[in-house]
Amino acid sequence: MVNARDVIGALEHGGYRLTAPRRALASLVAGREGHFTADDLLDAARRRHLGLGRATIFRALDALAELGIVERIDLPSGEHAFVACEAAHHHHVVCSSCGRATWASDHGLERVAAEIGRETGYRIDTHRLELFGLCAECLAAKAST
Amino acid sequence: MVNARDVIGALEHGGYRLTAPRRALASLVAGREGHFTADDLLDAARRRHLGLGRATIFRALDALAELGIVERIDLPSGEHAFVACEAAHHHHVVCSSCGRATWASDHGLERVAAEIGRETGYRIDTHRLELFGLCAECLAAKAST
DNA sequence: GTCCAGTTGCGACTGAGTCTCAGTATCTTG
DNA sequence: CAAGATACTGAGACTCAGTCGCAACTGGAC
Repeated sequence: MVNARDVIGALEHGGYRLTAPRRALASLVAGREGHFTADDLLDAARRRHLGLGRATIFRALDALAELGIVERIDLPSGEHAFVACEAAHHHHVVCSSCGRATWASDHGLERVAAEIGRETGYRIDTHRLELFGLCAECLAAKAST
Repeated sequence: MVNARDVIGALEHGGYRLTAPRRALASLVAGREGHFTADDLLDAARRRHLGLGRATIFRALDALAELGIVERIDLPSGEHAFVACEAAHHHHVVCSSCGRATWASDHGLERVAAEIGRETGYRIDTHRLELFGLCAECLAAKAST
């Protein structure tokens, strides 16, 4: 989770203009616990009568992804979604029940990647690890039924 | 890489009917080194005048994914692609230059996943690791220029 | 206040993937 | 081997995410 001020600050710092639509989007993105699709934001914007166009949302999301405020993830269903996150390298853990996304630090994955590089002869440049499962709350909720 | 006979055998074993379009698709999928999109197959089918419909290809690909003969991967560009592979659990290493895909065994990733589960409180059910880089050949080709 | 590049919203467009439906082919059973 | 049940197929219409082009607008530097 991230707050709107940080998003706006990052945009400003990244050389982007601070426009009304971007401020609006910052507040929509900020505070989201889970992953969201571009369409989720579009709906939310419509519901709040912010008057944001589809293209604007996609463009702003691109900018945020560029800045590392937001990251694209691919759900197991094949959908494209985003999560708001801090810029440092990390991995996403997504709850398949409630959609909440958490991020986790590296835990030796670099070493695994390096080893796979050695095994296959590839020079590994980037990697993506996405984990799916149940978050503690959903786990508890499920256990208590 | 996988051969057509295996693909056909798996379909038969999985309770699918062995139809001409599926045989044709098996031979298209078999022998591919790299990843391919549904559209690649559609093109290839058209070029060989196999007369396969778009829907048929998607359906057959779903069936193959179900059987684990083929696996969906998400390219960094956001495209959806497939790779033919063996069914055992493994990870994909994709060459960002020539598109070739190789698979690598686990190398302790299970442990990393378990540790991340512990850190975040999630019960991790599945994970996806995708690695991108340059394969040995592209690396050599690049070095010799 | 003025100006201009960066930005916006609109609507048309594209391309991947799905759905429907009538016709066809496969496998099973006798 | 014939016949029937039904899984499968191709065509094309459709949907939906994401992009593009463009005229109008606006933030912020001066």
